Amino acid sequence: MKIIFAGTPVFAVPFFESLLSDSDFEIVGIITQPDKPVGRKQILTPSPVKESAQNYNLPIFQPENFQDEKLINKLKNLKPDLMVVVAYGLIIPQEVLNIAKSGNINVHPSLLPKYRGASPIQNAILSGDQKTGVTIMLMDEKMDHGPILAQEEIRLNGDETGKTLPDKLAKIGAPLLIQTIKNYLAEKIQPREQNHNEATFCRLITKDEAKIDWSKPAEEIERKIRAFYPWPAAWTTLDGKRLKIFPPAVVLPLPEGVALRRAEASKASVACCDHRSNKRCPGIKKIMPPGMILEGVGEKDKLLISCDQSTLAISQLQFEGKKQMSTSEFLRGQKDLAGKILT
RNA sequence: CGCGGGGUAGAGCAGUUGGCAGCUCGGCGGGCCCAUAACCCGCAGGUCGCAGGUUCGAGUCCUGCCCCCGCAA
Repeated sequence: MKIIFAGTPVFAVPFFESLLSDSDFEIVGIITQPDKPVGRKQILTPSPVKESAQNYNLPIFQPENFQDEKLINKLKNLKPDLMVVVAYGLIIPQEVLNIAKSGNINVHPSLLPKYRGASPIQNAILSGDQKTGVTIMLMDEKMDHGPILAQEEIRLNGDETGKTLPDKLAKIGAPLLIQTIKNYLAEKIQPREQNHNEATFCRLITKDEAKIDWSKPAEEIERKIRAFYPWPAAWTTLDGKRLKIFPPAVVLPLPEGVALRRAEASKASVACCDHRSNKRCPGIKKIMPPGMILEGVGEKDKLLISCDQSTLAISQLQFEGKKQMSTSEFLRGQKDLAGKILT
């Protein structure tokens, strides 16, 4: 069974390596995105799939597009039986999909028809879904639209991040892919058309949408912090400088006697509680705008930020120009944070 | 040479017109207390990123280099 594997990011690597290590399959070619400039120095960096594939001396193709006749002929000459596509990231035209005799199989990290498109994993977290999963499907001319061969669910605990969830999904997805291919080729599986009426779509993540709106409920912000970790990372600004917020963050109720004002308050006062001497403070009415830093309330070593009807306790962050650090470290070097507003 | 911030005690930071290297936390020792992460007293801990220059004198000014980080991609 000759296979062409198309994939790009870390998520695709376990699928590639599982296929490679199964003696029923022979990978005859890799298609992955071109090396991209990365980091401050814009160093050309190969995709994770390419990096893995280089260890096995396989032919690697990194086309900018598929307009190239020579490329298509080369792929044809590999005489693949099957093409497997996992998070390749570019649209593959029908002409290329016609090359493999037994068709093209795609792995998509969501329970299709939900979350077709570019950021299914992040969107499952953002929406606070109870479950998500992986789908193995046949490819057709539309994106994530083809008939389903197999699907496996996983339950979400509410602590998954944009880093851990792909790992989990790849871990169950890779064996599922292998088994599904075998069953499909043995004609043990009947492809099942998706219910297209229930389809939802998601776009590529941008840095803009990772910005935190503190007037939103803390639950929503907490999900954002997890979904966008490690990239692009949920962020806000403090004194005009960028502040990235990392998980874990914890939703806490508003301190007693504290009310939230939605509009920006000019004279917001801070709830008082001298926790150093463990004195309880009386339930004084305080009014604060969203995004205000509360100090001396509740959790030690955490930054409490007022959100809509609740607060968010932040424990890991990174200030512009600084390294990532815990809130307790951050607090040591920052003076008079209480009362400042994150925007 | 894309733009910008930074490197000072174990950690996070301050350090003014160049003039005894500091703060908070942590560590160690002691005290208070029914008790404590709270409070009090004390101690240790520094090649101020590296190299050179200016100066009576450089963490601070000048030159070169190394490293970390934000933006951008």
